[in-house]
Parts: sequence; C-alpha cells; structure tokens
Amino acid sequence: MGRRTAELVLGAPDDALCCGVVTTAPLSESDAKRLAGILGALADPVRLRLLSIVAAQHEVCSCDLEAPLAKSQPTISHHTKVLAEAGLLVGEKRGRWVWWRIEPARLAEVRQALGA
Amino acid sequence: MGRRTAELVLGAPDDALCCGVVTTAPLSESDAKRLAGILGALADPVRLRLLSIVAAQHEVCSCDLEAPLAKSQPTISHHTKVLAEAGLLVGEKRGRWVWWRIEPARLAEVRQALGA
DNA sequence: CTTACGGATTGACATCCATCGATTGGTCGA
DNA sequence: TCGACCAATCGATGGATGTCAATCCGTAAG
Repeated sequence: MGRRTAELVLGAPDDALCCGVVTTAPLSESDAKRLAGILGALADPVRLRLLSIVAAQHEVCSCDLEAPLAKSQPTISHHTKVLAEAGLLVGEKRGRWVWWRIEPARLAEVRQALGA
Repeated sequence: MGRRTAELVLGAPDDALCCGVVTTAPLSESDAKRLAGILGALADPVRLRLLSIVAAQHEVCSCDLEAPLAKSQPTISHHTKVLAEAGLLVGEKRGRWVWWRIEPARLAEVRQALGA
C-alpha cells in the first residue's frame, strides 16, 4: 500500500444547510435548530482561533495546535471534533497524525444564511 | 412633548467588531472572545427565529413575539436583551410597547468576520 | 515483541445558560 | 385614582458545555 493511509473523513455531515436566510423570511424551527448548531460550534474563542490557525496554514496537525492554543490534548481533540461534526473542519489521518483543513464552503453557507 | 417617547436605545454597543477575518490570519485572543460573544448570541434557535421574524416585518413589538415563538414573556425579554447587547437588535420604547428592529450592519460585520 | 508517541475516549467537575413563576416598575384608559 | 396591560428583573432549576487527569487505542520505530 502507499505511504499515506486511506483518507479518513472524520465527521463530514452531508446535510447541506441550504435553509432560509435569516433576513429574508421567518425561519422554520428545524432550520433554526440546525443553523444554531453550527453557530454554536463557532461561538467559542478557542475554536475560532483554532479555525483561524488552520486557515492560515492550509493544513495543521493536531499536535501543533496544543501550544498556540494553550490547551490540553483532550481539549484540543474535543474542539476539533465539534468543528468537524459541524462540517467546518475536515480531518485526514496520516499515520499517527491527523491533519486538519478548513471547509470553506461550509463557512460560506453560514455567511449566506446570515444575510443577503 | 410629542406622541412618541424619546428614542431609548436599549443596549447599543458602539464597539465596532472590526477585528481580523477568521480565514485570513490567526485571531487574537481578545478578537476571538468578542466575536465568539456575538456568535453566541446568534447560536440559539429561538433567537434566530426571533431575528428572522423581526427582519421580515421591519419592526415588531415584544408582545407580538410571544405567540409565534411559543415562549413565556420573561424568556422573550431575556432573548431580546441578549440580541440587543450583541448589537444585533435595537429597541425603541413607545408608550407601553417596545419596538424592535434589526441592525443589518452588525450582521454584515459578522459575515465579514467569518470570511472574505 | 516491546516501546514510544499521537490521538480519542471516559469520567468528573465547575460554570454557563435557557426557561419559567412571581414580582416589580411604567404607562395608558376609564 | 384605580385597574389593566406591557415589559424588565429576580430566583430557582434542569440541562448543556469547557476543561483536564487518567486511560485506552493505533501506529511507527527499535
């Protein structure tokens, strides 16, 4: 087999949040719930900084997040999981390491849902 | 005096969230905290639906939110306060009623902070 | 095989938060 | 002045959540 392990998509929700726009018409209860979930994933200082670090470097290993974020390894793992489940981050396991990268489309969806 | 009470701006933060963009460079700790605060105000199904209802009607009285949101009066009051403190909603007290309207600029700031 | 290392999971703990009943404060109509 | 109505505040409560130590699981190196 090749050197790199097969791509392991860690928590990739295929449900596109193609719901109504907040400023257009009243949101349905389910749409509001889904959008709130993704916004909840974003509403944390550590996760926002994590995202910005990954975005600035295109690809980042989990082990390289512990230091700049000044958080323990389980805490980093917890936050990456939350962001991945929200579809904002995608992780690829290569050997012992997991490399994370941003999902720009997901962020664009959130921006669109937030207004015109 | 006139018929309408003097404009009472209820919780209007003048601090512009002109911080870095998430996808551009690593966020500072303070910028991340401030942005997370506003996103936290948005990360609730009831508040998202509240926002969308106000946006759809340009101006809404608090008493007209209780029914469509199916929440008690103290709960509605709580949520409008949170949104107002985040700068997303502006309230004007006229007589016994409080009329709420959206602050589109604030929402635009959030969208911009969330990506290019 | 054994060791070392990166990462996920579990459990515990403290804190925050959404919700509502009860109360209080204003404002208008009778 | 009194009673009705709208809204804010207070206090309590149940649930969600960020954090870390301890542990477990895979993988690569020796």
